Amino acid sequence: MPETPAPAAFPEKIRLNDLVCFAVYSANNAFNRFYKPIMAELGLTYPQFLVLMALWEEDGQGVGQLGERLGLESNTLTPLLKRMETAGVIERRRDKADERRVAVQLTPPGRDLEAKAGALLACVPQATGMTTDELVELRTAVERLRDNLACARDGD
Amino acid sequence: MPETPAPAAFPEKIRLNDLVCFAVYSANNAFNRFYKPIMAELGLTYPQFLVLMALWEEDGQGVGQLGERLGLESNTLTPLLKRMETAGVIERRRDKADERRVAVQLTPPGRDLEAKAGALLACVPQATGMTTDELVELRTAVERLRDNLACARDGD
DNA sequence: CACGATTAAATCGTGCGCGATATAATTGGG
DNA sequence: CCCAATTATATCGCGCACGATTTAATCGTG
Repeated sequence: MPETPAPAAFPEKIRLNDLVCFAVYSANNAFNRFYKPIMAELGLTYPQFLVLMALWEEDGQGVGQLGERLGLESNTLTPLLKRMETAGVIERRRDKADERRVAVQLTPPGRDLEAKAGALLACVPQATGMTTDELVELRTAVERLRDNLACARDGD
Repeated sequence: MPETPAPAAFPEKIRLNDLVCFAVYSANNAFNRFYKPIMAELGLTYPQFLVLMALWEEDGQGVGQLGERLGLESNTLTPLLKRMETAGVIERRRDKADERRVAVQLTPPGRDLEAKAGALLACVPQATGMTTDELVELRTAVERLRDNLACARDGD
């Protein structure tokens, strides 16, 4: 009589709570919900805020550079940037040297939001209930996960 | 002459890459992109797959229970479930005892997807480039972050 | 210089995710 | 028993996110 199949080798049914992807998915939703009222005070959405973050680091980036920075395509960014232009926080202008490119420039109101945002976001670390060290470690791990997934999807 | 202001005490400008929320946001997008072709083979979207996961654990859940499980509201779930019903993987039926409730039942095709999904998702841990222990640790930390954000948003 | 190939944005359609609201069924206090 | 309050879904509108395609400008090779 052969050995009974090792229970440990028998693949447990995978549950929702075992999936890293679900943890990330639901944490992202939780961040969105947490940020929504804060962003509303700035007259922004959360993705629009991320675009502004990128522009506060380097103004005048093209749509493609922003997409590279944020991991988004022009089909997402173009309408988003148009809404931000309507809201008066950025301006979009064609590059004179290369008319294919569109440079995104902060307006003075767009620049002024940086200080306000800094003040409003000061509460976030507290809300995470984690120490600074834990947050750095977590962020580093999530970035590694993200980058590995991205390059596994492309050519390894 | 006074000391030069301590550089360490001077609050560095916060950069996109310092934000945990951006790491989570971009990792979630990366998961979506990674899963998309896999889910396409199952005829599903990623959120639809998460609903099926919940139903494979417990069939016949109501819309509200599913929402609780996934962290979603009826305004997200109702149209999503209708698409899944059209796709033939679930059925929705009003509860006889309480006509307000809608129970979500797996169809045989919906049940059969569990095995296929298991096979197709076997490649995921490899793609993350992390060890099992690292993934467990990461998932636990992300869940803690998510839960803390959720309860900070409600009544602390 | 010409013209196909490449590059950069924009457009289109679909599916979430959610705030606000509506609809319908059940419950509970007088 | 009745009707206001509560509960469970559903509806509506908006803003992402993205695959597929289009438009327009630039580049490269002959």
